[in-house]
Amino acid sequence: MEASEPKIEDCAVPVTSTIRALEKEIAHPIVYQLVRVDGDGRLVPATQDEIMAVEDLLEDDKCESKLVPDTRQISESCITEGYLLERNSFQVTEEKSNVLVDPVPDLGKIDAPEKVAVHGLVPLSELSNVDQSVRTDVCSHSQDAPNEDTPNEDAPSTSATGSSWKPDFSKLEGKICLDDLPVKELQETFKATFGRETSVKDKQWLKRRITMGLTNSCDFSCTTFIIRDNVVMKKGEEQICHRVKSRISADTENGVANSNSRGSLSDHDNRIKDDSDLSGADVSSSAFESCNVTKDLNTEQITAKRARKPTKRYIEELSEIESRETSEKLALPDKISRYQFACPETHIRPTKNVRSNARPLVTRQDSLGGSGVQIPFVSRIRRSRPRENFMPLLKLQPSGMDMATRQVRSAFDISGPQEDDKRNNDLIKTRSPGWTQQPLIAACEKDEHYSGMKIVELENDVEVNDCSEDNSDENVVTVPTQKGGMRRKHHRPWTINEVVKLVEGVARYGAGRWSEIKRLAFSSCPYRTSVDLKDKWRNLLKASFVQLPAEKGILNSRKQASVPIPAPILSRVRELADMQGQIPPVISACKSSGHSSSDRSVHEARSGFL
DNA sequence: CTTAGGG
DNA sequence: CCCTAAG
Repeated sequence: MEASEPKIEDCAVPVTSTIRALEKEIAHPIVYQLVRVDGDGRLVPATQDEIMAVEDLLEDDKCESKLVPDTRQISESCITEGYLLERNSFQVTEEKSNVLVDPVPDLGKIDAPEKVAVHGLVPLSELSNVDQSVRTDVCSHSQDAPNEDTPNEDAPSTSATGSSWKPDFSKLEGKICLDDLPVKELQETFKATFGRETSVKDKQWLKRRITMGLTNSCDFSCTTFIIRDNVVMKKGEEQICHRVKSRISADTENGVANSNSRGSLSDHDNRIKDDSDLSGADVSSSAFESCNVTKDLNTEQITAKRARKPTKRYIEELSEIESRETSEKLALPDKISRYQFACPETHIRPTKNVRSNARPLVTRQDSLGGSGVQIPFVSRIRRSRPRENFMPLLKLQPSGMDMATRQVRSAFDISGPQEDDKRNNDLIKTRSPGWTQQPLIAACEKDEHYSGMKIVELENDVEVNDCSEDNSDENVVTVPTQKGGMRRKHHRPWTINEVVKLVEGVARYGAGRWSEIKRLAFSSCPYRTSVDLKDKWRNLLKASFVQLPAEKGILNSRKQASVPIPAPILSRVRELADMQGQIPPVISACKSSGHSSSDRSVHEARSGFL
């Protein structure tokens, strides 16, 4: 890090720039940063005065339009200065540039978060590395800027913004459960952490802020403390603490304790609500706040201290988390997600076929920074084949299962320790978002013929991400094999959606062009290899002809073990099979005789075999 | 690497 | 779903 004094030299130009447009373009969740471009071409944080000034300009206009002139002007200035200021959200690879993105986390007032003052020093050369990906790292703050050119907050309450403030960790003598602290204490801690007062009373906000501040603080990471689950504790203590917490929340779950005294229950609720509230331009969920919600502790911790260039794996993990979070938050049933928060490092890994949802907060020690930073542990999307030596890996992380299972157990009922493997299975199955069957497409329900079906359109463009329902890959079962040790088998039930896509794909590109179909229709489903598609098609084919005679009762027939494939789809499959001459000779001989499309199909089928 | 088919 | 043979 370069110690760069905020020396404002010549040609100071106030800069407003959009640093982040929230994904999904909620309202106008735009955060502006205020910087100046100084003489030798660096962006220097705006001074308090400048911020004030600009704030006046911004006064009561939330809309972007008024800002346009400013922005334009500024952009020009920047370019003139040899700078490029991305108007969109940007992510900077810190390793390459000693960029200090420091969007001052704590504006004292939640109400005016659009005017976050941010400062960053971004030389042009580095800005070319700016990653325009939707994800933004701007929200994670590297407070480890050695230059004490502290927060230029526009926070009104900012008083002690001296340039020589150092975090005061003297308060961190034992472990602190932020969850336990009353607002007042939190405010104190906040002050200790950021060096200024705050009047915010929102506990959630305070906790988040503090956690973030500490996590990203270089000074802090030099201590022997770590943060986990809103608990500041000594390294090494986290395990213990965690168990305790988990147990407690399990109890709460049982209704054994309505321990408001500990506040854990309400807190969990808050968190969950908080996390699932992404979409709402909620009162308290300012643009800034939301963005933090998105990243939450996970990513905040990641960005804590990154001295070295992140490995490929690191990056993969990061992105996976993010994608996972967006999809999971929407669907997670309360109970389950609560468990995850309660026992982050556990994997629920019941015996068979159950996808573990326990992901969001799984962390491990990161060796990258050398200082034991916690970064989330996620396994990456499987690229091709599963690794063969999978078991050893499992052995290394056995911690969770027991506890997790027990908790699920205790939470759902009082069943004895026997016979509940199956039980757990079912329970989780019913709650797991990935397994929830999507509502059938309306037209599919009644219509028997495909012509009436309004299957999700497979337009030429990219499919909507309807595979996003579940991204967890933890659906892993080990299967014994004679020749080797164990081999990994992951099973992923086909959703109706996928089936429909497959069918449509076949309709378009023809059966056999599996890789094409995979590319075009299943681009959003990294799992599902072309082989999978082929296999599935084979099954569909089989199913479609088997079920042909009894076409009516299928939809509502007894509980079909797995997702029953709606008859219309099967019809469609048959149709396609006809058209493509895929009718199995045997079947086509006996079964297709009486059906409308069979004449042609017979021809084609025949011709195919001649 | 993709496809096809068997296990 | 996995594996393998064949283009």
